[in-house]
Amino acid sequence: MLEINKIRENKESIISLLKVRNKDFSQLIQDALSQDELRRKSQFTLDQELSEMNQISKKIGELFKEGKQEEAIVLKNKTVLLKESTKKLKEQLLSSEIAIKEILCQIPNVPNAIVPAGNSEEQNEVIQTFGKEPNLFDGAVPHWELAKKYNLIDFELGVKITGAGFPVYTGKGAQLQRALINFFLNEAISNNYQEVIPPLLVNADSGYATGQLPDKEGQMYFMQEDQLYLIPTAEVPITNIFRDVILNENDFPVKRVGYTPCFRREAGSYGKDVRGLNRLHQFDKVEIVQISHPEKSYAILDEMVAHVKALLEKLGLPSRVLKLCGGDLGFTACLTYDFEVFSAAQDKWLEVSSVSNFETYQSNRLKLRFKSKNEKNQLVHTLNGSALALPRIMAALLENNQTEKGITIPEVLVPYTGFNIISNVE
RNA sequence: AGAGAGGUGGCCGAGUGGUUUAAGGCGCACGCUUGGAAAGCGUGUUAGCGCGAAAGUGUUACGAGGGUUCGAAUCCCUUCCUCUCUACCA
Repeated sequence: MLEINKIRENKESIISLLKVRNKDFSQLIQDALSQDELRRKSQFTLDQELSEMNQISKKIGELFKEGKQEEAIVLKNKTVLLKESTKKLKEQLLSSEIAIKEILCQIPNVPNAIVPAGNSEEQNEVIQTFGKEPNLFDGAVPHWELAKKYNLIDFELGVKITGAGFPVYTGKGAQLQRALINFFLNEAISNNYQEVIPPLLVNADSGYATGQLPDKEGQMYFMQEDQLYLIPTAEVPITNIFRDVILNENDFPVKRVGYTPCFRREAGSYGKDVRGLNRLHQFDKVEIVQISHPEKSYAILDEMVAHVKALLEKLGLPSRVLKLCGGDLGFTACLTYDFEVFSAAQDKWLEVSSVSNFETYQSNRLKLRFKSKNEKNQLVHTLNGSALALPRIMAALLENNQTEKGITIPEVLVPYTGFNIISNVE
């Protein structure tokens, strides 16, 4: 959520930066500002009247003590009108506060000035490409066929147990999956991230604080009975560790990493892109989260991008980095870099990571601040990124590393898997 | 899940309707004292919002939300959480 004070101070530049999202938010912003004016007026009058009330009450107490009942009663009568008036003012104050919040929830984060214009993913800007595309032998097949051939993933079994989008990993498929998770966690730990294992269900407060609610309500699985949401990403519970927290300046940088399964309803996304591991309802992901001093957040974003890049390089996957354009930028982000790996057998790019700076958009809701030495407490910047999402990495690994003899395991993973090839020979 | 006891500042802890302007203690910061330190003494030490150029000042918050009252940490209702015992279980 944007800060109303900042909107008041930088109205014009906020409106113009938001234009890159291909939508005009000037009306909403104007509405928020008028509500804000109303709010401040109400509060000013209310505070004055409450102050008067407090004084009268104090006096009544004193009069009773001195036994001056009659004078006290006169004063009591005087409060009747005041009381009515404060009640109305309180309602007005509350309703403008609610109105402001409602409006602010509809306004996405202000894109960074370097976010390119564009209204679809085609206009995302490729900023670097690395890794070598493999030369596959004749007869190379997509990962869903490999999964079947080598008994790595059983999609039909998942359908029986749960439904589409809930695959069962078996044998070496399961072992490879676990190896990847451990590899990603260890790489993060060696970059000074602290590991956490958070809850997989969160309450509505947490959903609101990181911005999944109300924006993506329909995308999360919801448990009616206990009013809990299954997490769509570890970002939610990990970032919410810091809800209502005031950090000290020397706590920075805060770096957390967590592996969790992620659950997404993916309502409305059916068709060609959902084949195999490309889009699932349940998938594994290792997520990195940083909480940063406002002045350092863009340097930290670069650091996180470098971290993700190194993972893909170590796995030897042909990849590229995109800077998302305004039309593809998430609701809560200022700047996002996506990583895609090239899936040779499908001949397409698959998104495996998204690294974003949210500046104060989340911390405003989280009420996550830090004590700075001489100034007033101020909001921190939050950032997060996938490092990495498993299914498409698995897909790309299987497809790109297939040989006539079997699927070779990247060297860095061998200590984790305990085998260096998946073949049918055994 | 059933019964009971609780939830007060950074921490401990007093407070059952009116100087609570939240006692007292611990911790922390600064100052005095000292050759230096400790002790001692003094001062300060929550957050949000509003008004103000600033100094400052008003208001709100005692788990959360409602209610009673001129006035609520204190009384009433709802709800969340913690602890103890019982039950169940991994």
